[in-house]
Amino acid sequence: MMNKIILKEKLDLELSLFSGQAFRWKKKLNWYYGFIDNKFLKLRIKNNCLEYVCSDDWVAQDKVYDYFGLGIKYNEIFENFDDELSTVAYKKLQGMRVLNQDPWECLISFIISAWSNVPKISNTIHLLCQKLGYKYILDDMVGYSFPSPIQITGLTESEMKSFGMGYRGQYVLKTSKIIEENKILLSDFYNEDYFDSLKFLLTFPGVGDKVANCVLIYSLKKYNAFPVDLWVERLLVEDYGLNKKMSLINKRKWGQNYFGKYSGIIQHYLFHYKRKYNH
DNA sequence: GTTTGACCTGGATCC
DNA sequence: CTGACCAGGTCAAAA
Repeated sequence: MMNKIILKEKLDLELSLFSGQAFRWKKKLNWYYGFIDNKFLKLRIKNNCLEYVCSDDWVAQDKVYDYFGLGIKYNEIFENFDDELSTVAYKKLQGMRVLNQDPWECLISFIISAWSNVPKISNTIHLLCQKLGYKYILDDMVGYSFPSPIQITGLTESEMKSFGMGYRGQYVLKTSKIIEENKILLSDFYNEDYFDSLKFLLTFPGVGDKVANCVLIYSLKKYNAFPVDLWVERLLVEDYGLNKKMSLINKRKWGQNYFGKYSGIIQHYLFHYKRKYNH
């Protein structure tokens, strides 16, 4: 059964799903296959509507709506912020949305992402899901749900290495154990402010300032989170005149202060623009 | 508070 | 074809 969501603002699935915030969407014949609410489905844009078809499990419309953050008006954010480069990036990448992913999957994914690259990250996550996840089939595509903390704690370090995690395997294992043993629900942090959430995330092994800020902006709706990776750092130094010597934390704080309440969303546009058009 | 180097690993680049 | 090198960070050590 086909579901439709009428779009009020432009949505570009290619840009939203393949701009380095999510790692396991697959495109086939104009459909994008992947997981929302950890259930397998496919999506496409047609006639100003977002259409989707679920596999075995039904995904409610508001979950899909929320995944793409469709309640946030990007027009207003960028119109109200007078900055040349941001305006250019916005026009060039219009329709790219900052996603609201599952926080648990997001946390593990970005721990794995440390000092790596997108194809490798995707592959590692895929192997992990294939090993432990629930198998879904839709058309001729197969999808595996993202494993729970207790499932991951059942793995050995050598199994982690066989997925290509390298030294990040022990971080993933330890973080899963902490979450499992303390019955932590990351979704509780929807109700906490940015600073408290950040402080808590930093207690997990393998989570530094960059990874924590990724989890906050790409899953926990902290729109002023501001991950400073290599690309954003270059951007701040080359295009905004920051001193290269400034610490990463201070660069992050500068960004949050300069770009404001929605600095995380603006950051994602600038980050992607820098990577794509302006190395 | 900063700076430095080790850390897994697959793939691109350059001899 | 081998080997150093790099890539969307984190952590621990530093007389």
